[in-house]
Amino acid sequence: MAPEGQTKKQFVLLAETFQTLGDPSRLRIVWALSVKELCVGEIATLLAMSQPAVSHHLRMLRTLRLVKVRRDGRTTFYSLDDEHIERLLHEGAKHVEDLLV
Amino acid sequence: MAPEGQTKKQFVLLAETFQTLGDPSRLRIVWALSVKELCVGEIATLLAMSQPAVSHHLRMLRTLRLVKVRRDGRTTFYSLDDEHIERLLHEGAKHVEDLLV
DNA sequence: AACATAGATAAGCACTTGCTTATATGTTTA
DNA sequence: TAAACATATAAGCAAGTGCTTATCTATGTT
Repeated sequence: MAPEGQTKKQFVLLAETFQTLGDPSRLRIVWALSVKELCVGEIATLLAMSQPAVSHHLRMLRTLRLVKVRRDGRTTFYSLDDEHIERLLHEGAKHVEDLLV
Repeated sequence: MAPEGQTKKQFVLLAETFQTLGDPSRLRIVWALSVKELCVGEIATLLAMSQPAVSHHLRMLRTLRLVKVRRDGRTTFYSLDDEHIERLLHEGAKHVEDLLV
């Protein structure tokens, strides 16, 4: 877990993970999913984004396993993949809180 | 701290924070600084990057207060700004570890 | 089977980003 | 004060990114 212990592959994945969370649209999606599971259409409506844009972002989030999928008929539900993601958000939020004090 | 409690400004800052950590070069710099305080030249040598590139990235890291500065004569030392940054890295690293299992 | 619905993918464009080269600022030493 | 050293900044370019419009796939309904 120490920096020295990171393999190159882990390192690249970590950068990609942060990069993926670093886009405002994707962060809003992840935020929304941290509240509850949502389907594509709900996300698009809720965040006032086009459906293709949402799908596009969800694909990236899926690729890095930040979100997971559950299919029910022709509806596809998304939720956060694991508890690390939520902790990552909150750890980041704490840092940002400090910035504004 | 819940998503609903985030102001717009906090939200934007959070996205910028992740985005800043999402660049491989900057992540390498932050990684290195999580081991120990380093000056600009040391970082450039250690990571085989040009001095202007390192300065450029450090400026961004400074802007988001991910790193802090200490000047000693004509040498400028950088280190992680607070303990949140280190936790953010480690939380991310844990997620990535899970990806590779 | 034909149609409707939910979502995924593709192509193309406007915009952003990170790097390099060149130069400027600021601090120490001769 | 002039020269040397450490770092910061600026301009410009190549590459990457996110959005839109258009289309495709898959599941469900009649």
